[in-house]
Amino acid sequence: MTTPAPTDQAPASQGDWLRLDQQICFSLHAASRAFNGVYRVVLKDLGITYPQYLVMLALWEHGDLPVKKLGEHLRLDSGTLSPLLKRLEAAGLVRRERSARDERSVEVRLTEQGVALRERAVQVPRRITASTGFDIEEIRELRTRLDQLTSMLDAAALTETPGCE
Amino acid sequence: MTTPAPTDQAPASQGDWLRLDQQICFSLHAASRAFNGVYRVVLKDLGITYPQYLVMLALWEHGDLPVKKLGEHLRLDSGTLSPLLKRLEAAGLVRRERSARDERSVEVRLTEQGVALRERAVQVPRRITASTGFDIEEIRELRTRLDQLTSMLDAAALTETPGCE
DNA sequence: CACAATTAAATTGCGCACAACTAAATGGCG
DNA sequence: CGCCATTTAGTTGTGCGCAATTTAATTGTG
Repeated sequence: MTTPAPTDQAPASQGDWLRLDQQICFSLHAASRAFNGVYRVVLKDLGITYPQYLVMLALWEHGDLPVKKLGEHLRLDSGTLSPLLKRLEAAGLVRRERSARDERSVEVRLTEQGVALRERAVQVPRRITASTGFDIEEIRELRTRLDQLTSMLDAAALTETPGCE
Repeated sequence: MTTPAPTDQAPASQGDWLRLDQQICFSLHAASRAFNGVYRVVLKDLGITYPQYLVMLALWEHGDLPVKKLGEHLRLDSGTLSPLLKRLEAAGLVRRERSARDERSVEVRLTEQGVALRERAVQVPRRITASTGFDIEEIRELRTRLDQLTSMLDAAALTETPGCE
């Protein structure tokens, strides 16, 4: 009775909506995990995880950064970064040092090993890109779409926050 | 063409590659988390998480399912599903029953409460869709792209498995 | 100067994802 | 029939993501 049974090109019953929705949210969820899986394989050589790789990319690009700035680049908070950075430190790739100027702040610095790892990481993008089967242009387009989606969703999360309606 | 460097303008140094890579993988990572964040807000009313919502969608659409089938629909293994289903059971939304026919299998069944929750869930897709700011067609296109990406990555993960290169 | 508000990290707690392993039931094959 | 490989769930351990809280340093204000 409440069961869907779409009448031809019917005006989307409630059941249809739930099915459509599953496809949308599920697709992104699955894609993200699939991507993660390929990175896991490729990064195994380097001995780091995918989120750790993102941190290293940020450091290679911008140089030493305080945890705060790192979090802004990656959209991650200290709850996620603190333990992750400890693991990178244990692996000998970074050091964490309290800033002398502002004792609240912790500077994340690449060690020599961390800098050296970059040489072995340069092969990663090509392997990943090859895995997608997409060409540069397709990837660029998808990225643009996703960034657009992210900024929309971030904005929506603010207005949707409980108590703000 | 081992190196698909766009020689026409930017020579794409190794640094450029890493920067590009950061943008690509980061975009997907960020989009996935942003999506998750909006779902977290919207699903708070229903008292379930995003992955739990995916399980409920599968059950609403296909009816009772063994854990195995559920995992195939969602691409999740028992390591993820077992504790998740326990929480759904504790919330009174599903029951888990050993199949009489095959004692290895566990049937996941919707409770009355689980069925009833569907009525309150039908509003979710519209709220999510509104949050994206995309129209139906844009979403469909993005979904297609993501599904394509996922199947490519899944295939690649198999051939990239350690020991296969 | 004293004191409240703000800021930066870290910590705690919960849930998800996944690899690796265990336990139990089933099916096949000699 | 008896034994072994396979199948299905569950368990364990590690790491990520995030909300909420805590601690310490800094800033702002009277």
